[in-house]
Amino acid sequence: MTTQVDVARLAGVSTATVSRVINGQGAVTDAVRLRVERAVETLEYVPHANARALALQRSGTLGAIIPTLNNAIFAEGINAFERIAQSKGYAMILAVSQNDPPQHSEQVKRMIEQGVDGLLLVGNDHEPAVFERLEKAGMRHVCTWAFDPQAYAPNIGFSNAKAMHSVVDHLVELGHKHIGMLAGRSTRNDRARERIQGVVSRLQYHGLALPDRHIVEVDYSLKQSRKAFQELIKNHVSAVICGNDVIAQGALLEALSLGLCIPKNLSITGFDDLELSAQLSPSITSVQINAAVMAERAAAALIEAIESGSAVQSCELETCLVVRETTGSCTTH
Amino acid sequence: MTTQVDVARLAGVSTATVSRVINGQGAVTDAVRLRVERAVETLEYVPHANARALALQRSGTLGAIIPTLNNAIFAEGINAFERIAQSKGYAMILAVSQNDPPQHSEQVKRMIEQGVDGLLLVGNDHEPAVFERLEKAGMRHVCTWAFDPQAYAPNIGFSNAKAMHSVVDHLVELGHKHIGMLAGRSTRNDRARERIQGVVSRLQYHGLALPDRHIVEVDYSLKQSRKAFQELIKNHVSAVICGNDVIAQGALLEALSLGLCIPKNLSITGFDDLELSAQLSPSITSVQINAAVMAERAAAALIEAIESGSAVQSCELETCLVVRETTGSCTTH
DNA sequence: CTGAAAGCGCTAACAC
DNA sequence: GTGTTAGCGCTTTCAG
Repeated sequence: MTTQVDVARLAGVSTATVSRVINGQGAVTDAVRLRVERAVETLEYVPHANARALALQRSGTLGAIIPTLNNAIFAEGINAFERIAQSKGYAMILAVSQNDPPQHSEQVKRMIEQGVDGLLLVGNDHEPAVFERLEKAGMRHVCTWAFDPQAYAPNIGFSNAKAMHSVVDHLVELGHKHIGMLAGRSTRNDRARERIQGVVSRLQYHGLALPDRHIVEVDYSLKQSRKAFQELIKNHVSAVICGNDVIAQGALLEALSLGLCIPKNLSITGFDDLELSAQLSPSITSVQINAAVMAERAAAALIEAIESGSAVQSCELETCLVVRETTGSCTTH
Repeated sequence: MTTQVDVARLAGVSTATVSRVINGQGAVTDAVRLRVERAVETLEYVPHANARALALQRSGTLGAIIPTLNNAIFAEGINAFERIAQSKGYAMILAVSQNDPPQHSEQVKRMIEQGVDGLLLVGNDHEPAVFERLEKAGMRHVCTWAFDPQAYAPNIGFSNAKAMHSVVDHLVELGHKHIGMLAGRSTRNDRARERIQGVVSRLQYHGLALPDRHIVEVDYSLKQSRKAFQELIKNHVSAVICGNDVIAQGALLEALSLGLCIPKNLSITGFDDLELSAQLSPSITSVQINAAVMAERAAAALIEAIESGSAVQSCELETCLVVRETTGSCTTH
């Protein structure tokens, strides 16, 4: 392995000078700079980030812990997060928690070990140990995919409940009174819980109820969703609010294969606004969340905080209901 | 920040002993071990991975560079890769190249800087500089999503061409003679190129031709795919082979909205076998590649090579054509 | 403007 | 068994 001292030797300077040239810090004669640069070229010298991190007390890396990548919307977010990190000179360390709190907590510890300069988390619902560790290590972090002014940690995201309010308002306006929900699994998932809560409270606001048997929780899977849909519609609802687009897609496919006419017989809504939802026929009414923008903001905010030595700024993002063909006026009495 | 010396002081031992306890190396009296463990608890000591990497000359990280995460099949692969890495005690550094060779090459350099112990790449088609750098740094790596016995680097993946042979054979057996292809963009993408080549050569083998105007390249997008499909079918083909499942889904949706009866009027095939392909109606005939298994193997092979000090073993994986409802006998003349 | 030297936190010989 | 010590490769005062 070739190190700074090799470069220094070849260029006939000290390692301090090599360091100055490489980092563009401190004045160096043009002649010297050139000699060093040439030596770097010749030796194909590659600096050692770990050693650098040790000396600098900053690693130049950003961490991200997400529930899974097998969910297009998280993948999209991480893709954007990495892009910004990359462009600002940070490498990204990614961990997948599978929605498992102990594992998540362990991963936070590992991120601290790795010395990431900032950390992206999903949701606000984490073990206290997580925030204690982060606090103790003085590690900047941001919780995404949620926005709660009361949240313990900085939030860059949207209110899942509020987003559902717009869905409920839309359906109520169309005359729907008997509504069902195919929710995402809510255990250890505050986003899913908030979405359910948002639906319940907004229906209440409109004087309507969402009985427990009208709420069915389902995995992130087309197949599971289709099955759950069959169960749910036994309750004769006129509209089904889905916790995410994959569930909505499953519901729609099953409805069509059952011979239902959408939206005449039944309205369906999704959440995330995946590309497919706009392309299916009928196209699915869904809540657009703009995961890429959210993740970009999170990366930028983290980096801004790191480099300016300040705290991470929270930021509420707006969601937007995209009305398409799966929602229509209620036709059942 | 609390370090080993703090722990050592509190436990009344040397840092060497602390190190031994933490790493489970070298014999230590039970009493001492206990004292150290208690001190670690009390101080909430977190070891410093960068310092460890520097001393050990191993970072305990694995790197992965992929074209994008906005493609379910890569996301699935990375998800699996991270899972194995995690379970064997490695952190994952992920970079997204956007299929941009200069950026890719730069990212390889950064991975070397970070000192990852092993690196996953996608495809065999990389700038020579990439392999030179890897070689020079003595960094273990593996190219996935492809298998070529002649490949310069170790391969863990499948032959994209061979996979397409099975598709062609299937269609030819059904009597199709006029075939078209909606291929993925082939610039800087050897997998897409190989798939095209696989179709062309296998048709030739059957005495059939795939004229250039029957090959349309298209982005990874439902919308783009629908548009391209409209163009392609002006050529009156009886079957359309798609370079991936998203393209196939777009083609199918467009075909249906054009009033075509699938597979009576037209056969369509995909590649990747995403969950949706099995759920659409008609369900899509597709090539199953098992990205998760491939990525797991890659992670395991990398780690095995790192820890045993040996070279990475190549491994060819089989693909499997899943025949579903979008392919049927050719009915045109 | 440049070099010498100390030290970031950890591990691995080598003594004891 | 356990402590001492010498680095791992880099940056950064501090002299000159």
